[in-house]
Amino acid sequence: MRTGLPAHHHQSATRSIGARERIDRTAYQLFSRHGIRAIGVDTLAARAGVAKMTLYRHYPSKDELALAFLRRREELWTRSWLQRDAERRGRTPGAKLLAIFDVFDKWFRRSDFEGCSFVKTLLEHGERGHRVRIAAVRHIDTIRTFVKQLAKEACMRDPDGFARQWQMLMMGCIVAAYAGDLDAAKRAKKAASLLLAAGGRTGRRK
Amino acid sequence: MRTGLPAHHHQSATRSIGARERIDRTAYQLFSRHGIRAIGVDTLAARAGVAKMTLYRHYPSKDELALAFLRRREELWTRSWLQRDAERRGRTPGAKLLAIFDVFDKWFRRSDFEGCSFVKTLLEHGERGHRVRIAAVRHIDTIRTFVKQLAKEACMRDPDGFARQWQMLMMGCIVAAYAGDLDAAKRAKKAASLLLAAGGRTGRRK
DNA sequence: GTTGTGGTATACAGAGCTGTCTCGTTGCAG
DNA sequence: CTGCAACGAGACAGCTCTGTATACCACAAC
Repeated sequence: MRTGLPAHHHQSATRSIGARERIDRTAYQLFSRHGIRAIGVDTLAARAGVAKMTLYRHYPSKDELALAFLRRREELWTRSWLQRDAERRGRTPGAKLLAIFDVFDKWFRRSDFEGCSFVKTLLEHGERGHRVRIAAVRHIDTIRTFVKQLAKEACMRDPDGFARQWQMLMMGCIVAAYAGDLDAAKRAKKAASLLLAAGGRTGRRK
Repeated sequence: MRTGLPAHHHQSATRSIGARERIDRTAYQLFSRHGIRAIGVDTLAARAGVAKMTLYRHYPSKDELALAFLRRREELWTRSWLQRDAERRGRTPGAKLLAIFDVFDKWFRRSDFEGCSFVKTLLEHGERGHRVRIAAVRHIDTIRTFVKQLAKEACMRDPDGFARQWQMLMMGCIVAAYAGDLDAAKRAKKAASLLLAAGGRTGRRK
């Protein structure tokens, strides 16, 4: 039946890790590289070495899989990579903020540079109320929350406004890099340092 | 035959304006609103009140239609709207540059704000060598050329570097607005004014 | 062994996609 | 009037997409 005793649950969960992890990993690779719309479930299942039915047993729809992908992207890209590396590189909050663009600079030069999955997903799903679109916006908000926190630590006036400006530079330079400008991060960092130097004076002026 | 005398050519061109214009206008509406991938040729032909065969007689493939759309977008959006309005609003080159964000501010508040078709198309077509992607990049370059020209008139050092930074703010704030920040243009303008005030000093420093 | 469970393989439905083909109609030019 | 070019309507081919249904296999628990 569907009761699922805790013991059984644990066992079955342990057993199913193999297939599920392969699905998640493959979804991450393909979705981040080519976008969600561009990859069909057949392709994904084949590349994961998994039957399509197995995929649909773990995720009831492709949208659900897309949401799981975005969560994984936040885990691996936002937190474990961008946030971690930026905080490791900089000592002061201001230095950590600027270090974001150093991390980006290395990213843009990777041969497998794939752009920002959250922005890509946001633009891909145009319908206003779509769950995947909403999730993408939320993940973008998460990144800004991180920036805002550093802005607070740097004692900025209006950390929210500052974070929004900072994120515009982040997203703008990612798009510029995607359009071919390999030095986008360096240029953005220069512009960002102006923002940083202007401190709180930019924010609350009506 | 396929000879097509000049006289006939002119006449037939005149005659075909009706259908072709309806196709172009409808493609502009639907592609700019929903993206190219999201609109099928059946939908487009139906909405244009045109037979599908008529569409394929004017454009041999959907890609060709997409390229025509991007050209029209440059004509209507880049030149006749953004460029025109920005130059009308500002007197000095610097004021014209800043006016871009005033124009954006009004744009973001329109209920039918649709985002930047060039960026959307760029992210939609991931394949590196695709003609549509290349065209999108070229149209983005065109916008930057306009900014660069104003930067030159404003006697900036390194107008190219300045224009690239400026465009990052432009694209970044469009994405931010697309993600829901209605004040994105105002915030970007503040950041941009810092860039402008910093003048050439930002550019050529190695 | 029996039973349940996760996984595989495959076929399938129903829709949408691009692009083609045919035939009929309209309307203008010579 | 004749002929031709543009257009309309619709069927169709061939593919891909999401999602489902069915039958089979391997293995572990009892």
